[in-house]
Amino acid sequence: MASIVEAAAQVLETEGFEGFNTNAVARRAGVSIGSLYQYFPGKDALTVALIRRETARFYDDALIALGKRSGRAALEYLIGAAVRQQLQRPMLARLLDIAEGRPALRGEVNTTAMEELITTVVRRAAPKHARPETASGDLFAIVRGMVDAAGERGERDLDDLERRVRAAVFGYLARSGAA
Amino acid sequence: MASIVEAAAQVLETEGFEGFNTNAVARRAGVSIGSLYQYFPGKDALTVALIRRETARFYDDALIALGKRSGRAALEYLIGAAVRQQLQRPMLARLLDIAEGRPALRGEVNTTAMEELITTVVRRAAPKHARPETASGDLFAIVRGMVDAAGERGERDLDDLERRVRAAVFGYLARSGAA
Amino acid sequence: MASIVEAAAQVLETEGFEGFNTNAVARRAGVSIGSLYQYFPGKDALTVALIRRETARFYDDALIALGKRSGRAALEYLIGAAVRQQLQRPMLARLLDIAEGRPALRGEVNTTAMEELITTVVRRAAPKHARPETASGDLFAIVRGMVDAAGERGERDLDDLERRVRAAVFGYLARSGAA
Amino acid sequence: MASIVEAAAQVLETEGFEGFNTNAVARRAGVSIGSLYQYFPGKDALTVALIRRETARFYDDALIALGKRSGRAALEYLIGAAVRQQLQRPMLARLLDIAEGRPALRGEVNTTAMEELITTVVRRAAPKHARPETASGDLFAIVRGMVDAAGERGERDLDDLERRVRAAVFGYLARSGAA
DNA sequence: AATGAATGAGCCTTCATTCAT
DNA sequence: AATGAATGAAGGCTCATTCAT
Repeated sequence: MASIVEAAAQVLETEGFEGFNTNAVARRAGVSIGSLYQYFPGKDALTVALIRRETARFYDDALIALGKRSGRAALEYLIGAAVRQQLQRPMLARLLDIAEGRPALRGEVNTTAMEELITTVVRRAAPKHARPETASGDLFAIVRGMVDAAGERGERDLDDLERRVRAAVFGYLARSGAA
Repeated sequence: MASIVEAAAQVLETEGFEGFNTNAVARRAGVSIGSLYQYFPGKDALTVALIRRETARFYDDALIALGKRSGRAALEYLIGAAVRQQLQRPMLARLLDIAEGRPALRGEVNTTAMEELITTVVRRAAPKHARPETASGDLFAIVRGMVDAAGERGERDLDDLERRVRAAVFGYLARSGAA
Repeated sequence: MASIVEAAAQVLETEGFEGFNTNAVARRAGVSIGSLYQYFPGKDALTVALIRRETARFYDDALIALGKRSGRAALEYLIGAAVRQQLQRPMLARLLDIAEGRPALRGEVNTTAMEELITTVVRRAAPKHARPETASGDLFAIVRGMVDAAGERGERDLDDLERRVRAAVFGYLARSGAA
Repeated sequence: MASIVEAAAQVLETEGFEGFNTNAVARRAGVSIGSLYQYFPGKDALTVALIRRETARFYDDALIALGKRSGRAALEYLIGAAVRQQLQRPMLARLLDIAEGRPALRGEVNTTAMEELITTVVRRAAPKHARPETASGDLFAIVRGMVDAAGERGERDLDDLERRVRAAVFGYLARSGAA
């Protein structure tokens, strides 16, 4: 199961959506196409599993962030985690961001828990913000947008990117929704 | 030609990438598949034409922005244009942003003119910024990310969104690359 | 008309059957596809016209051969003509030989006059041959086979090839159908 | 696999190049189009397989010919084999001879082994011939030309045809390249 | 007569999915 | 449970031919 999901990740990463087909994934995983369908009822299910796997990693990091003493530290930790993760396998991350938006998958990938978690962090980092839910959505979009673009450009300097993302995030928080 | 491109836009908008095939586009345009191929050598060419059409509209706006007296006004105008345009046909805009990233099309869609234009605006709005090219790339990614996400969520309040985008943009500029 | 046929010859020669389509021929001829269809009711008619044009050239040579004093000289002249002509535009000749065999064209290209003429020459060159019709068919096949193969190989030495073809022709005549 | 190739042979035989398409072959073979593509990566590969199947049969005969005591007997055996085989399915043989010449397939069908084998036989049958390679090429063309033409004409008398081919072959050898 | 945009049947090929073994 | 051959709907594209101008 896990090896199939990882195979899916690798195929997506190396071949893009063009080459992302069930037969290729099965081959890469070293299992038969029949076995793949034993574990996943269809291609979309496989994609969802992959998305969930990546999301889970970030979710864990977000939980750690919650443990930070200050709100600011929590948000900074979260940004660092996002940057690091997204840039670790930039192609994969970007492609999954796209896949996540497909209407067929929208219902399958539950983002609410994630969003609430981020909202919590935002709330703690900017307690006086008038619309923390909106802000958390915006911040998520900002980070994702910046990091995907950086990945596309082939940037490798994590620290620099992280600094810029922080500038955007805290700049946004400072200027939006001032109580 | 133009009607085929518009048909392509509509198909992409309503059916997504799944249903975006040349036969569907031809049908929607009310022409035969043969005619479509008389004007566009292939599916990708059609996609590129659509991307260029949308890009051109924004490019025109960017030129207007350059005419603004203050740098800040220019940047604000640009943000407004981006928000308005992207939210006019949100699904289409989002899908084209994705399509633009496809390796096969990367070479076809010349983004450099666009980028330079934005960089010019950024330079004027933040003359003391240490890395205007990087900043313009980041800002483009921020705006695109925020607006795409808003479109996905179904937001309709342009003014509110524009305010938030401004917060992010100017917040980023204020905190990054301070001379 | 003639220019369209020549255009057909050139397209066939340079692009092969793959690229031999009516639009390409019209383009090469510098006329519209509509005009092409004004002169030729269809693609096959165009092909037939081309075959006939090439056959006619050889037919003229065959008539000259008939004027030769000795039968042997007549046959030798004919061989020379065949070799020369076939090797002048080898690709075209080979392709036309193939096209000629297509069932759809078999009825359109009247070979009987040609065959009778050759039979006459053979009869004069080998008066004692028991089956001149069969012989002329065989000889035609031999010459065509040898010259097409030579063309395919890229042979350019006309004299050498002609010598070898003579050897085959006269060798065949000497050993077959001895009265 | 073999049944698909045989289906290809039959389609080619009965419908000619016109009707020789992968769907027709699959239908005739009683398999789905998908299965056909599981065994052959493309239409050309199927054609090549068919050519190779037919070539192999002749190659086997050529090996037998090599075992003959006298050179003359070997050559005669080879001629007989060629005549018999080519006239067994004349249409198929002719069409494959044509297909073999298609530029796209030239590289795929290795003829050198075959040619060397024939050259060996020729060398043994006419040890004093000055240019055995040229001669074997010519003889191959002669035989193919004669037998294809006979097939086209609908000849069925194998013995007669074989006699005439022998006349051409040995006549050619006697008169060309005398040491 | 000439033009060439328009047509659409039909071809090659892919790939998600099934099912007998 | 695993296998992988088989399936066939569907999509990209070509090109002979037509017909309004």
